[in-house]
Amino acid sequence: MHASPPPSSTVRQRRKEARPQELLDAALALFVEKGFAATRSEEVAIRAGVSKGTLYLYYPSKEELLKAVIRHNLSRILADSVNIAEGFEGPTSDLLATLLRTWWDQVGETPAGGIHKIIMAEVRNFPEIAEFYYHEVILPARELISKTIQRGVDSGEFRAVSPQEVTQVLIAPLLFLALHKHSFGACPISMNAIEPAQVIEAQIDIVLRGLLSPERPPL
Amino acid sequence: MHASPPPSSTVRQRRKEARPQELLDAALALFVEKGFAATRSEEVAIRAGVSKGTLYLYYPSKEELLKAVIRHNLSRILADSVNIAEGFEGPTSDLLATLLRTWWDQVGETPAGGIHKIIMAEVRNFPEIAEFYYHEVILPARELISKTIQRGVDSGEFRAVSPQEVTQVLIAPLLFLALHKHSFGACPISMNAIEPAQVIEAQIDIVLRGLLSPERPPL
Amino acid sequence: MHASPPPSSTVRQRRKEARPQELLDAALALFVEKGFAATRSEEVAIRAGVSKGTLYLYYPSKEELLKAVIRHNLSRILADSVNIAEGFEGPTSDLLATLLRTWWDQVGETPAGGIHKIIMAEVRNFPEIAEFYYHEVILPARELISKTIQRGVDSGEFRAVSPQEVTQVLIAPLLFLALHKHSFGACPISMNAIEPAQVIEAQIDIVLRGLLSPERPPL
Amino acid sequence: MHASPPPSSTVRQRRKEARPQELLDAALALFVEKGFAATRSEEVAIRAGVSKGTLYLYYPSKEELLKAVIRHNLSRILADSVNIAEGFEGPTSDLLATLLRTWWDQVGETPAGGIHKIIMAEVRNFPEIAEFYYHEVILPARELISKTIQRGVDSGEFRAVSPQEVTQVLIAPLLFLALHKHSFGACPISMNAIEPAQVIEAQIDIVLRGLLSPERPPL
DNA sequence: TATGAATGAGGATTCATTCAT
DNA sequence: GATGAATGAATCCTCATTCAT
Repeated sequence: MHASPPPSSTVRQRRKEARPQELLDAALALFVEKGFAATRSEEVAIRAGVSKGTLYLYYPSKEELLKAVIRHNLSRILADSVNIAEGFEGPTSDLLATLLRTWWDQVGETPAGGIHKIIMAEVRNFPEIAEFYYHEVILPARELISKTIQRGVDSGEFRAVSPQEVTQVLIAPLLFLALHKHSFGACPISMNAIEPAQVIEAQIDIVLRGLLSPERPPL
Repeated sequence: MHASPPPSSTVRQRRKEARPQELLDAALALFVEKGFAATRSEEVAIRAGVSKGTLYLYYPSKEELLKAVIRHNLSRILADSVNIAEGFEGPTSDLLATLLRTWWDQVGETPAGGIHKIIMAEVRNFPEIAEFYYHEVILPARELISKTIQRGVDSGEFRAVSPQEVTQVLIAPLLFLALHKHSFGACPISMNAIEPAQVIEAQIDIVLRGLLSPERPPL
Repeated sequence: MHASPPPSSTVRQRRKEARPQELLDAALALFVEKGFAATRSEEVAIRAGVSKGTLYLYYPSKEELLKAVIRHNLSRILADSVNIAEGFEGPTSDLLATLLRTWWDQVGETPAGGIHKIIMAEVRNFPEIAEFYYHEVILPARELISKTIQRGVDSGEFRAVSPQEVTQVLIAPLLFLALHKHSFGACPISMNAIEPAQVIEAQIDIVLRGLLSPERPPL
Repeated sequence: MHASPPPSSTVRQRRKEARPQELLDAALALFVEKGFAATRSEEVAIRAGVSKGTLYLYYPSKEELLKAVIRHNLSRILADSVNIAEGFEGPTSDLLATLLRTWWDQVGETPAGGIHKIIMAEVRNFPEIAEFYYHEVILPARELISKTIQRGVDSGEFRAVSPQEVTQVLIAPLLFLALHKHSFGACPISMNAIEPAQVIEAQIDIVLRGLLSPERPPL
């Protein structure tokens, strides 16, 4: 009612700048948890600590919000992987093992890991997503892994396998773990959960072993 | 198989008996394609060739329809696998290879393969589904594979790996292929698609090789 | 499957002839219990022991069924009353008392007593009902009671009251009892129910006493 | 009545505060006119000058709206009556006459008089309503009248009648008038309508006369 | 006649989006 | 910018009515 002190723009300012991030995080969490169609936009707003109206100040529709969530989280997905690969020296098996472990730590374990669930569920409803996910993520990721495998083959460390298919064999269990974590893994009824770290180690152990050239001594 | 008694059933009758199956098939297809929440019940009806009202003659709500779809498709999912495993004689690697190939042919390639996409997307909204899917499908499937791996370990054919984790490594790529087939795989924008059969063969080749005891001669 | 004996038309016949009555009874009971709009026509059919389709063989719509129910039960409503009044000799108070008691026994206590609840609830939705109820029931009933009161006034037994208003005073509690019986009276939670017989006797006692000429000795 | 503080509330605000009342009034009118089941929720909204959606902002379902209507109108129903009775000095017949006339003016003549029609029509569908209406209205009302009659009996003004039954005889015509007003009374086809005021006076005249002790001089 | 499967208009309710404050 | 009251299109589901058998 009486004049309030000039709003110490800092707090408000800081919040304002953080808004998009907060909204994106809230949306990610809810879309992963309940699915895009089943998440109400007000829920997103509430979770981000703002009102319904404010959400629409930043994103013009729920659909645009979805795309922003995906676009925003896509960048994190490959994150360090490329860097790691570039400078790496040493056996290719070590590189692959590092890549897998890193991905799980940097992505699988973080909320961004849920993005795959959203995409898997919604690509068919939003074909444009397919396009940029394919170019921004699938292709670079496959290329990274394929090249790495090729490197192993070239150096004689691996058998002469087909990099394309092996790439799938290598990636699938990780993505699957991420999907599981956000579906069954998040269900209240604990069901002797998968222990991701152990599965990843088993995966590394077995697949890399399966790739090695027979004339080489086992790891 | 042999001549059945002259169908006393009228056309109307026959339709009535076929309805649940028709509705279930339509629902499966749409739920897989668009997701549960994003599918309108009328769409299901139309796709099954009936009217909105008829759908509700057979299933009291969209939610019950979803459960029926899952329940109905559950049976197919393990189907032959258990039989195959029981009578099998020969190297465990052959058995595992057969199981994987059979699963893909019997489930992955059929509409039932889409069930996994639905479940992954909806378990968190329908905890009861999580429960019975876990008990009816996940657990039996894991057990089947785990036991088979153990058999290989016991016979000395495989290294002394931990069956639980290896089971994941073995199953994940197949389920992932099924998920892919119904998400990216179904997108119009062809993106040098994964060739499931080849991935499966690569998976068999690499993982089984990675399981073999070192002292044994390679396959 | 084998030829059945020629349908002993009697049973079927009897049922067929009883149908309209059975349907009307079922409808009356349900309309009274749940209201017209809230009663499904299939419920009526089931309660009458026939199928939905059969109901429509007898009444072309739910609305017509309602009107038939009302029309059918209207006739019973005055029933014997007129006869009683015509031949009656003796004090007017006795005649009025008899009329009230008879109405309650013949109508109030029977399912037809519920008709008032239906009519009260539905006249405004079906104005035509108002018309024939007014002519078939209200008017004759009022006339019967009014004339009887007038008779008492004429004979010097009653004070010089206005028959119109006293008619209301006389009738209202009976109709109200009937309404109560089918609303609160039918609720599971027994709430120290009104005892109709006693209320009627109190009504007779008090109102007739209130009507008597002061110079006459009390009853 | 005197100047209220300058309303800091905006138009929007004021509307918001008025909404529940407006909705309740609209609902009361329509439920009384057409019945609960036959009233569409959109009609209520339109009558209150808002859209369908707005109704649901204030009441979560049509059923809850009904309950709110009843609950809200309950308070008015006994209103002054108890106060009148408490302070009253003078003959019991005067008190009873005042109570009846007041009830008609305060309730019977107002929209709240329609509540009885709704309840009569719907109690069997909403047993909870029966319960709280019974405890909040019926019981207190009966008690008030019964005690008053007892007072007359105790003072020797009335004969030794049973208060319970006489209460019914006293109340029924008033409630019946209220019911009539909202059913037949509201029908376009004028049918030499009941004149409530006159019926009430006749009722007072006759019933009170019927209650008086014979040894007392008539009114 | 009698049945009950099928229909689809109608009604309750939800929720993305707008907009006055 | 921020809010949250208001809107109404969209969707689930019901049920009066029809009609092939």
